[in-house]
Amino acid sequence: MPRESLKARRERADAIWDLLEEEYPDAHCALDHRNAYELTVATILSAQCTDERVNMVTPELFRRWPEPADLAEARQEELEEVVHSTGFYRNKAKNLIGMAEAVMERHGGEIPRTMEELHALPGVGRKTANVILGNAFGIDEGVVVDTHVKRLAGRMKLTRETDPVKVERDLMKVFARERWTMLSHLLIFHGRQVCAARKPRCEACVVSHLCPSSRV
DNA sequence: ATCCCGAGGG
DNA sequence: CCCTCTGGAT
Repeated sequence: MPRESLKARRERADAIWDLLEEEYPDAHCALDHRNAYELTVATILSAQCTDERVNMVTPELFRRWPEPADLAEARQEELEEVVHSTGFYRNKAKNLIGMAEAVMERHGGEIPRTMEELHALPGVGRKTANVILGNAFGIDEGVVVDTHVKRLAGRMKLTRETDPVKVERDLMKVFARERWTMLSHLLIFHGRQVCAARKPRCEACVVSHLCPSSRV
């Protein structure tokens, strides 16, 4: 099977973009948040957990620890109880406190706005940093590659890679920068509603004719 | 048994 | 590259 050229892949990506944007005009970040601090907390909690579950625990978390200064002083055991249902609760509680401490010590209590500074915070990897930059600060620094984006990019053959960093590189090659943040939202919405992990509904998919994995 | 807006450590 | 951390939904 001949490898699709970059030009052909970009054109197919553009067509996919147009149809998904039309299908999900109000695709957005589904993690409830009012500011960069809240989004940072919510995104750290979102690892291997549904956003719906995260949104169940964050209201109490934000009520008890409204700002980085409060979270930096939190007792880990109390925080563990609040975030317990999101899974990985010991790591997440420890990282949240460590993140808040670092934000206080290194950034005067403000969530930083660069990939390098964000990535240096405990519990903040490239994916989480991209979420914060794109959704709290409006900076298209990269593409958020979560489990949905990875699965859909693979099925649509927009990449042959499985490592999230390499998947992101490939997506950055075929989509224009100003689309990077919204691209993740579109793929995540589509992944939830149509291109599900276990039972993809190809018959209901608006881009099935552009998808090499489609069975219809 | 598999999946969910992963990160850190070896 | 691999492994571990974890609960809840389906």
